[in-house]
Amino acid sequence: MPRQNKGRQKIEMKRITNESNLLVAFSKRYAGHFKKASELCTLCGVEMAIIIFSPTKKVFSFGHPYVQSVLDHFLEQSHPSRSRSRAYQLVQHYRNSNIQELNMHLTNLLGQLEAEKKTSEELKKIRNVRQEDCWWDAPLEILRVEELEILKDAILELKKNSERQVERLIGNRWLTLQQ
Amino acid sequence: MPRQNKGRQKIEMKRITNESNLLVAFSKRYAGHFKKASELCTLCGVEMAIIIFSPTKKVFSFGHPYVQSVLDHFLEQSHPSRSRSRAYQLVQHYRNSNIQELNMHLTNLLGQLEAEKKTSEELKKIRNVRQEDCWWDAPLEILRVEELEILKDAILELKKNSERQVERLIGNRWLTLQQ
DNA sequence: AACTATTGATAATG
DNA sequence: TCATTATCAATAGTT
Repeated sequence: MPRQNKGRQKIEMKRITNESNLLVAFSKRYAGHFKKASELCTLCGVEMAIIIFSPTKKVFSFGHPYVQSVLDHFLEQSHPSRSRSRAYQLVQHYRNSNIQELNMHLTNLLGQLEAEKKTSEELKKIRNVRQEDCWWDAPLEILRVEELEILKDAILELKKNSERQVERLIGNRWLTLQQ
Repeated sequence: MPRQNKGRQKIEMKRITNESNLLVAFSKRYAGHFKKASELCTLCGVEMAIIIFSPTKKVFSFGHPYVQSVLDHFLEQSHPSRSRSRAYQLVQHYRNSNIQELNMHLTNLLGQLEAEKKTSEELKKIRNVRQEDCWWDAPLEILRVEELEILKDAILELKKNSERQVERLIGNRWLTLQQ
């Protein structure tokens, strides 16, 4: 039986440059996304809403039971009394900005991850590191400033340490924090 | 290769009756859903927002670039009069939802790196060095502005670092927040 | 939480 | 855009 085509291939997780391909990918993926949403609602009985502005700026929305009801519910979750405090608003806005900025960086990191995965695949050969022995697995519920500074130092140390082993296989390292 | 279990089986598309199974299914599926959303945004550069009320009535949201901006945009078209009166509420709510969004990105990163988690043998050394430092066990409630600034810097370091590592074929290192 | 057998989603192709 | 299919990715059931 001759192979008729290459079938699905892995794609790099970055914006699709070819506009035509982008449109096709969007078309397929948003459909799949809404299907998944529908399944999630059916299986788990949750309320949810999705709003997407397509590459051509058309609006696609999904809601269970209704988009508007979910948005209403969502908006009611807020705390209007707090909004009266100007200071509170400013603090929230500032915090929000930082989170957003952070989030952008993290989105970038997510995109880079795909490319870097290849690099680390060879590392899989190294085995038998018990999770319990890994301090970086320890869940962190909350961070203090000083703790974050220590964390930063730890990261820099990791970096420094790893740079000595350019030619070697080195493991991944990451820290798990908890909100 | 002996068959160890039945693996994934097709399930009927109706509400899951067993509450425990439902919670597990929700947990898996909403995570997958947000990951897909993240991919859709990255690949196609679209704006989108997702709001889900979990079976336990906890709200999960995703937004690109921001939940707030997408909802504003959407509400502006569907209900122009509502948009302005609700904008301030959204700002308040977004603080919480965006942290979840951030967590989602990071959880995605964690998930994709999970397979490589046990390969970081080199870190044993670092662990030994820092074994006695248990600052990460201390519980905390929420990230403050200054803490986020420091965290952001740490992540930028990570990003910079990882870019170098790609060139040098070293490993990945990520900072992961978990809720 | 982790693992795998399967189902399900989708990139490449026609 | 629609159809096909080889592959990749998500996840149900299990441990």
